[in-house]
Amino acid sequence: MLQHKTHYSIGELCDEFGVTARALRFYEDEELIAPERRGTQRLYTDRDRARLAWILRGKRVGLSLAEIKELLDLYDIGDGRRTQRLKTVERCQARVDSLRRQQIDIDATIKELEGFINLVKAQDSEQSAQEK
Amino acid sequence: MLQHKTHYSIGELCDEFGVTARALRFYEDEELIAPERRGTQRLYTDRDRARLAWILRGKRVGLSLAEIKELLDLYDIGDGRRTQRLKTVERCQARVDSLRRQQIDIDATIKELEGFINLVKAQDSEQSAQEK
DNA sequence: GTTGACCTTTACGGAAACGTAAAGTAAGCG
DNA sequence: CGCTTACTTTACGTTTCCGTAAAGGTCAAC
Repeated sequence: MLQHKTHYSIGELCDEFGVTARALRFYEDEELIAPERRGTQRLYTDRDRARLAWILRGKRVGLSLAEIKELLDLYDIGDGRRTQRLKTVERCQARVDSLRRQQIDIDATIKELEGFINLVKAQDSEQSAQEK
Repeated sequence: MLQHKTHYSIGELCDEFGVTARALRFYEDEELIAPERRGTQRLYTDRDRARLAWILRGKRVGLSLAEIKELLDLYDIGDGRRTQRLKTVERCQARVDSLRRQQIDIDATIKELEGFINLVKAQDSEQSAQEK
């Protein structure tokens, strides 16, 4: 059975995700990941790896590290008591709503850019017609 | 005929768009807008107003002011010569592609968050069933 | 004529997200 | 043993996007 590694060094994760070690250590400082240690070296587990993937995607969609941390923390408190869980759902829902609004803005921006692209292209074929 | 204003003070624009005067002056410093002057006061035209709207939406979708400036500048060089226009199209297209990738990331993030929300909700109704 | 609202410039301050240099440790290899 | 490579910590530097005084100009209203 092909079993993938269960532990990664900082360098391995850097290569895999295309980030610097500095960034990983920074995320650790900010408590977004908490790798184990073998002596002084960091040992990242699959869980850390998954969290890192989450972090990076969060960044790509424009979340701040603080926001990402909040969501990751929420993920970890699936247990907690009732009021706690309701708050969790609330916060997540708010984020979803915000992302939805962002989708709309991005849609509009794409459309505007494409409209402009077509305009410039049209102007271009106009001129190449003149140039005959 | 109802004709809307053709000039706005800095305060009016601030109120309308919910930004500070500091921000508008900063955008001007960075050459994203260039309002006229009546003496020392800034007079924003409809064009400035439209550019500001563009800037703010750009920000909401995660573009830096530098990126926004580049796109706004491209808008202004619809003329230029052929190679110039081709470059314009290229740069715009790259932005569109990047925004498309961002859409995908946002989609995934939303789905993940909603999955988690449902999970927590399920866990919640489970417990309220137990509590009977 | 002075008060108040709104505007101006200049300039220092500050959070976010790392970059980057400095200096040291730990392990494997010939 | 010395060398290399990968790792460590500490700490100051950098960029972006403004916030926040400080100090003053302008113009209408009372």
